[in-house]
Amino acid sequence: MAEAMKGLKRTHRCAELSAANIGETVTVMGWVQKNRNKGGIIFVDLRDRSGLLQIILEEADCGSEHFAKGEKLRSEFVIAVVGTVEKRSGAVNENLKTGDIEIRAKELRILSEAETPPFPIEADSKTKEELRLKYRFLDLRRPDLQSNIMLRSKIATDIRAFLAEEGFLEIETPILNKSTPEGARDYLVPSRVHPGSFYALPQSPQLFKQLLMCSGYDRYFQIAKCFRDEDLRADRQPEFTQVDMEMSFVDVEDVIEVNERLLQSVCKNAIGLEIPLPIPRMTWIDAMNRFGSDKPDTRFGMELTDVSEVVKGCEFAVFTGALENGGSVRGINAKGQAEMPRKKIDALVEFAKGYGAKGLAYLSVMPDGTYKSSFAKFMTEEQLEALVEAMGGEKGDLLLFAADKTALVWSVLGALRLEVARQMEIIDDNQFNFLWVTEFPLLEYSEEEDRYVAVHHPFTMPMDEDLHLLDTDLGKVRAKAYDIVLNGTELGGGSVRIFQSDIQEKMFAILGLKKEEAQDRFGFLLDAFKYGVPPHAGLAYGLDRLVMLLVKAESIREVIAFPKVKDASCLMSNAPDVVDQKQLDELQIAIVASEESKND
RNA sequence: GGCCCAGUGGCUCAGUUGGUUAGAGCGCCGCCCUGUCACGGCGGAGGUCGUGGGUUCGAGUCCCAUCUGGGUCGCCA
Repeated sequence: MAEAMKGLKRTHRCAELSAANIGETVTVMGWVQKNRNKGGIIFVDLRDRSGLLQIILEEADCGSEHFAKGEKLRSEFVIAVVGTVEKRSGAVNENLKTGDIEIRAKELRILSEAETPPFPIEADSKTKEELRLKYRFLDLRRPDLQSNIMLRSKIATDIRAFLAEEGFLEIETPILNKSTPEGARDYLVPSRVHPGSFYALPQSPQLFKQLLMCSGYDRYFQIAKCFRDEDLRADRQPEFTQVDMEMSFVDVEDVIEVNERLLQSVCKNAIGLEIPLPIPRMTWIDAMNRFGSDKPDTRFGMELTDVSEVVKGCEFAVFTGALENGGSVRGINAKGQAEMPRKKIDALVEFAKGYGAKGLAYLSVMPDGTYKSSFAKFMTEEQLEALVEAMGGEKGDLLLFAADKTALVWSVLGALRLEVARQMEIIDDNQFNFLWVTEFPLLEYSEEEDRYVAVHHPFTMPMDEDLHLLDTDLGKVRAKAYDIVLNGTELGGGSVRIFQSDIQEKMFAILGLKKEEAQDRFGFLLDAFKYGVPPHAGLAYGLDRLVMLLVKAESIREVIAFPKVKDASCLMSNAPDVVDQKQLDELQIAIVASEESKND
């Protein structure tokens, strides 16, 4: 039978007590981690979010009634204990923060009994994620998850404090918006009052924060929930949290400057990490050429080398074919991996194919100086020598090459570089390498849409020196856009925004957006720009990713209290779910089976 | 939508070339125990081997399909 708390008030969390409290009478409440009944003496490990505390029950101290309750205690019972803090007369438990003290119970109340949980409530869970997520409320009791969630709260608090100090205003923007044509799929919300019309949940507060600049708020931030109806990944959830900000009367440098100090301050407070400023920068084109990625992991080398010139005259059709089609041949050097077994090399070839490569050429510089290669027979000795030299190949190295359209070569080698480094175990996970990637392309050509699409978004300002290219060479226009990268993960990104209507109109035209359409979708923003708009720029971080990386979690789910699984459903609540016909009728929505599901 | 990995008592796993009654550790239940803290001792319960087909004298094991979870490519302005 559950007892009432009546008359009791918790005085401390478990691990807030220490030897300094010896002699005090305290009241602690929490969950039973473990009950060790020795017969005439009972030890109870009591747990709350602060940690563990040992309770000792002896009939002489608490009387037969309370002692009898102590004998009934099972894991996860919720109890209240009144007792005195004592120095342990037994051995000190070095593994416990409170290992030198214990509470000698005078009174014990069982506030709630508990069934045996379906998996152990302990750190370093080995339990399948499926089960953990179904019982997320239990999973969240585990100390490592609690520590992640608490650190996340601390980081959010620190961000607010820092930005407030810097003169930023926290302003909320609507969750119910209208759908935007470009970008990710929207989550739609039907309107009851406007049958057939839909709100869209925000993919980001982009337009609203720009409006706030038009309205003179100068410096805005928000810890904003954002929604994207796209497939999930280890670092991607359909709803996620952005630290979103925007500033007026600034250019790239100003945004970077304040954000470097923000990151420095947050990381220092969160995990004691010192980030030396300034944070290194790299242009997008350098990042692609050197690392094959716009979010390079700079904790190790193995950079890409363009060997197009070196292999130009050779007989290897894969190389020359790629060059003739306007592509390139590039390679990476896996130091000391020359004797990688054929099986593992084949696995790397398969890995590369997963990224669209047709194959992977390799050349081992054997310890005796001879070459073992998949393409040696197509090259002269001199050509091979020149290639190895260009790659910085030494005895014992394994050289891996991809030849194709350059964008594909980048992506294949960028991924391969990471994979090989993981296999070689050369990535130091105690290192935190922040990096700004700047000068992103403004546009990229979409085969699927048969037009140019915005790399960032349609409000991104081209670089001043590239403005003239808007009329001549769209693929070459660079943007005032920047990403902040940590250890190969994109933490956030932003840009300077277009605030001149002529450039904005040109941009819409380039994106194939008719004037009426642009007016219909973004009219309120364009209107706002007519009435006096300050130059402005901003940035948004993925808060989930930042916390994930700082706690070295493998997945974003480890820092989100109630995450969703791969198909965007929630294993605990079973969302999404069907709704009553009555609700559908009210919204004038009918569910029509697709041809596909009819055929089932 | 494609590819890859996993699914065996409550949890984590083992299970040989297909061959008796599918095992272990932890947990759970009962009894005992006054200094335990990975407590200990004695005893006990608990399994449609994800699901459905198929091959076979015989399937946890082989084949096909399917479900669930994870990773990833596409996708993510």
